Amino acid sequence: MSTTGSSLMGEWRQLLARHARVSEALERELERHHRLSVTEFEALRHLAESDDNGCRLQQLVDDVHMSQSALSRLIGRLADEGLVERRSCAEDRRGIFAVITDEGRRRLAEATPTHEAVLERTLR
Amino acid sequence: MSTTGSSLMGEWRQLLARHARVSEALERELERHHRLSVTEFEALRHLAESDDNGCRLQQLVDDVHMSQSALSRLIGRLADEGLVERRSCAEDRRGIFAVITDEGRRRLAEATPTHEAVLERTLR
DNA sequence: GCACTATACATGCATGCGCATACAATGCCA
DNA sequence: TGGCATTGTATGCGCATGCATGTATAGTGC
Repeated sequence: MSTTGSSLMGEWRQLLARHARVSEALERELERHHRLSVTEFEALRHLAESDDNGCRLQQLVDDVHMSQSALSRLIGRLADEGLVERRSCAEDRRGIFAVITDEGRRRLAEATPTHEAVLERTLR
Repeated sequence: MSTTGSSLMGEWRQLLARHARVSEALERELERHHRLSVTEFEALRHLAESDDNGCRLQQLVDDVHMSQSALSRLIGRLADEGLVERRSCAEDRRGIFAVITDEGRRRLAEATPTHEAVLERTLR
């Protein structure tokens, strides 16, 4: 009785429920097995997909759904763990490239099957 | 190029993007115009829909997507603002009923058009 | 070259969250 | 009835977040 189905409200509730179900499971499993949060995983994946020069933080903000400050600290944490390197940009010295390291690729590769398994299990 | 579309991964990314788009807009507008967070609005709405005896916190946890501790504090904030009353339960004195107040119904009624307008604008 | 504005990232601060735990009330079983 | 696990809620704590702001660099008009 809580899902009207056709109304906007019902659709939004379904989206909320689905998002909560999947992201809670992802958070739990990724944290338990790989010590990664969902946002950390997402950032690593985007970095792995970008070319080898890495990615301007500016650009990552658009991909990962997160404030600029949150992203800055996220990259900081990943850098502290050695999963990412910060490289300052020669052409525009305000800019910072985040580049995934080999260790970062390794951790991402380890975590990806877990991620997929959770999606398989919870998304439908 | 970031949305594969058919894969689980693509579907999950779409869900993330949609959720972020809607909830960021909701958060902003509800906060700006009615000083309510999205979770506060959701809780009020659930309480308004439940019968007049209110709702056990325990039960609300299942409806709102939130930990028990977060809900306890959320109800605390709403109670501080006079939008909700805590009533202890006679049959089981561990239990707490949260009951929406008239003021709570008023605030909810004020905020609902904003909520609907944002859904209309961002959900599709 | 000099002021002024805009952009990119970092950081202080307040807040909400989840986890673990504390506490109170209940149920159960000997 | 007495002990013990269970359930419902509150709270201490650490952490990630967003907002506002700070700092450095870039661009632009004069």
